[in-house]
Amino acid sequence: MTDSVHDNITTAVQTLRMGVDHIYSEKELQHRLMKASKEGRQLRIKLGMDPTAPDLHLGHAVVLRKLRQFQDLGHRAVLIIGDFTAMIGDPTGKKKTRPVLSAQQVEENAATYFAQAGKILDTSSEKLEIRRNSEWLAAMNFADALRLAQQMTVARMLERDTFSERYKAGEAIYIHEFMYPLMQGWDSVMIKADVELGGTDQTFNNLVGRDLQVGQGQEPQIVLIMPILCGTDGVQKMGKSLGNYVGVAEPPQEQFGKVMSIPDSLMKQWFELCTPLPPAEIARLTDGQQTHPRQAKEELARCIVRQFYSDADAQAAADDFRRRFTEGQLPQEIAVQEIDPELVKEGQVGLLALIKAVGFAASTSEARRLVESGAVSFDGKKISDPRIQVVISNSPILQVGKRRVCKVTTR
RNA sequence: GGGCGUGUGCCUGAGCGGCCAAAAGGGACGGACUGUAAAUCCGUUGGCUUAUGCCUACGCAGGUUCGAAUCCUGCCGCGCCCA
Repeated sequence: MTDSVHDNITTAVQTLRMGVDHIYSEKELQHRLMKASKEGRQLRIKLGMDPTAPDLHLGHAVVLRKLRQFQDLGHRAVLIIGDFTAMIGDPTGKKKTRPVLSAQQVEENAATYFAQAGKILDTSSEKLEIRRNSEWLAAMNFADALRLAQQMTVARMLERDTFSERYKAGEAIYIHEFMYPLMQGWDSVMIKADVELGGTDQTFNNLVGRDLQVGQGQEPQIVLIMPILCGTDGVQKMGKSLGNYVGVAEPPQEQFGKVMSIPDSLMKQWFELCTPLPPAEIARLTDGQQTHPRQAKEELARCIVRQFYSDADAQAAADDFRRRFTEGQLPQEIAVQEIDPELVKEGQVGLLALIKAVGFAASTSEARRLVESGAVSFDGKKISDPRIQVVISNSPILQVGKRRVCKVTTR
């Protein structure tokens, strides 16, 4: 009997280890799993979320998928909304101070977050607990904060990459930024976390949580660090502000297309971190001898779309992609854009104004450049004269570049 | 609090008082070639309904000049050193 429990734990650890960058420590994880199993209790798996950036992308999904694995093994995800820290506003590394969020904004962002995270997580109440750190942080007074600060030294703080790099680079570091790891670590104490998940950039913060827990006589949380997913550019980490992300809530075609545009060199990592495929299968797909890279990438794109939508949606996205970019045809369904009738004079519209009106260019000048560089076709004909006037009848098709297409009508 | 330095377009980073809408690189976008890959090549990269034109821009506010991103004054931000 105990043998089978042991086997189960071993299997669990193997699953949980997949795709992970580092575990502090694996042995502790094994012990904790064992202990929980004996006591018949769920482990509490902590993950913090920043309510300033509610749009989730594949990078977030990496961590959420790992959290889901814990849930599937019977454990309880404890999501922490960092509403307290967000309301203070954090100038970290930014030129502009972050806008301070109102309580209402925080809640709206959190709602968006959960709507998207729900595509990945098990949202049943026994598997998911949601907490706001204002619950305990807002109640602390200055003396409490000082006691917390006593548990950390400046030297240790400066060990942290982001701080030491900024310090060397001569950038400003504000005192209150030193409080962030402490606040985050205190969250672990307050919710009695058994495990905390995070990306490599969170390593320091999460380890601080361990120290604080020990200081409070708790068993230190196990820290499970996931690699940072590289963005579609193949160079920088995936991030919204860098424009190199695939959004969880984006339409299937968008997701599919973006995945198809990643460098080949990135495929392996994405397979490992963004799909449930077993290692052997990934090896087969990423071996250029056995699988053509394009074929593999299509499989990758399907896998990813399927997770957020359905098999059928993934298939449709693949078909659409093939049709548009491999065969160079127009998509099956073309979005219809209505334009303001005010723009139409004597039945005609300036082409540049039209491009701007449907949102294919931010300004008339940009529209002009696009036309002059031969990127625009209207009603199936390429147009290179920016001064031209066009007639809107029978919903003509306007195309800018390879990706931007729409049918135009007047209201 | 004092001294020195610094602040340029999406980013990095040049910039002699006029030739600066501002070098160069990156990124981004468009085009060619492709597998919306990589590599390579070409073009574009402040706004304005058509422009040898106008407007807005070089931290902010003033000033000196026929003329300022470039000089002066004050303020603000950032850094370093001293206290």
